[in-house]
Amino acid sequence: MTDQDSAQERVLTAAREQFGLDELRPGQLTAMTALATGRDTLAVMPTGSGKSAIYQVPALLLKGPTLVVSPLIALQRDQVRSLRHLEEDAVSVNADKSAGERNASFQALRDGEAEFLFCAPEQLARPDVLEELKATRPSLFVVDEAHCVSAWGHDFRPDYLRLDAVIEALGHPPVAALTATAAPPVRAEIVRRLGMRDPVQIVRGFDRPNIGLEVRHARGAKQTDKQDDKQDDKQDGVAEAARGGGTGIVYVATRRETAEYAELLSSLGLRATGFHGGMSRRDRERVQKAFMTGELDAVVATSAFGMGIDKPDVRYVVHADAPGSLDSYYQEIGRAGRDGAPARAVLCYDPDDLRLARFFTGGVPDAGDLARVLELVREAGKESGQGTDRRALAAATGLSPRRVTSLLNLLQQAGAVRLSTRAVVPVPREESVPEAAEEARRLAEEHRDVERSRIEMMRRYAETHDCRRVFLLSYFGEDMPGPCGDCDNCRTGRAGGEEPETPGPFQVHARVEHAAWGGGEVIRRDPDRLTVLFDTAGYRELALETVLEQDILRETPG
DNA sequence: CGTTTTAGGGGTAACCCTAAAACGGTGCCTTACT
Repeated sequence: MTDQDSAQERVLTAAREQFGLDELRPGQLTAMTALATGRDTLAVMPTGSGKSAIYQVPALLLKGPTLVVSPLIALQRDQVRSLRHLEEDAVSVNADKSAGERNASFQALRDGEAEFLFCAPEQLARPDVLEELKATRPSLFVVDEAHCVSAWGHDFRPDYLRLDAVIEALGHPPVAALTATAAPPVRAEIVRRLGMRDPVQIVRGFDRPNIGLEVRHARGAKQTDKQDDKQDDKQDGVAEAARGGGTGIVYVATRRETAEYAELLSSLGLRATGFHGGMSRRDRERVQKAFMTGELDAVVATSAFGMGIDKPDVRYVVHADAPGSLDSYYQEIGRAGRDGAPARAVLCYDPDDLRLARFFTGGVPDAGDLARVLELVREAGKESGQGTDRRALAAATGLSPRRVTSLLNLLQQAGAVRLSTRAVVPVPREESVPEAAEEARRLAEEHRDVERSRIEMMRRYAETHDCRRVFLLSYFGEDMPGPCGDCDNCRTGRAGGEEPETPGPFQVHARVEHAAWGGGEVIRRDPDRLTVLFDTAGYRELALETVLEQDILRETPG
């Protein structure tokens, strides 16, 4: 019997005896065994496929507590509760807890009385917390909802980008990164940012065949037009989907719209209410609970609503505004039909809506600001050898803390500074300040272009005449044997049945090399164009004719 | 970047115009005040 086999046996026994899992789903055993034998593991699996068990079973096999990084305190609370229900002791640490509670939690972990600790990445950035955790000698480091690393780390919740330093400081225990949705570039970023070593990657089951995909082209009346009683196609679209019956979620882009559409649905006699991040925690919890218990027919929400929402019988998800990427879109519609019964995903699409998404990607910072920050970091490094921190830099430059954070992230990427959880120290280099600042600015430009390319893919999805499911799955790197026959394009015959495969180079999955954009992979091949996912330049479309006539794209082996 | 809100000018009462400013999403946390 090999080590691998015996590890599998131990995993199966623990799953059965401790968690009552007589059977494991595909992928679960592979992921659990990988972790139990000390391998870093990235698992991309749909909600409801037993993602939590993936780390919980190996956690019991590895000596030492398990650290679970989770983005929301509400999620942490749910997880702690469900583990305690299984009679496993779990604790969580956050800013709302008293010093006494925190000490008791760390004590319990040290003494082996608690196996699991849940916290947000911000806690791990605190030097005192890190010291406490080192003393507990954790044996497993879990990043739940790992797509947050890529989606939130860059500026919104930068401590996600410092987790690699935390993992190192803890002696690099096996790392588990778990998420329900991650396209190939997001997976690559998670692996890179967390400093995962030769990770086992398990990706499965993106297709949700019971969710019917539809796009409704609809102009939204502008605020100023509404008083003139202009026709609002979007309102019709949302109303039509909501009247279809069952519980649903309506996604909108702004807080204001949550109230507007909630009012619209109420006027139709539906029990609907708004939800957004600006509401008090209490109100949010109230809405969430009412939704879960079926006291509401619909919640009209910004993207704040959804993580941790696992209601089986959501019958429709309507988007009154398109989100900024198919990654977000798929995550949001994935909340429909978890019971396996038919559900609808309706996108009310107005190309103008993507402008807001574009704004949210932010601009490219000024090279001067980057240079100023780097200058200060270098000076502080010379004087104290201790470096400086974000707060001091914000005070010295007059820039907002958030701005400073985003500048520092870029400078780090450019190799000019080193960021641990708190301290910022310069990396000794020959390069002048302006040169390094320029490099950082260039990286920001690259990042912005990638974000824009993701918005363009959202546009392409909405505007395609082909099978939407094929389009969506190819975005996530998955193949479908043919059109689904069930999306709006297939039903209306627009998708045109099976496309004969056009012969020639640059077939789907071919590795290619572009003169300006570097290496990439063909993810879609239409009769007239190629869609390529470039390693650093994001999603790009190239006219097939141009590609074949001019020598701008080369197929490479591998 | 585009839309919406606010401020200011004109000329003297109420309002209409224009220009400038503010706003648009996601949640940890901290800290000063009730």
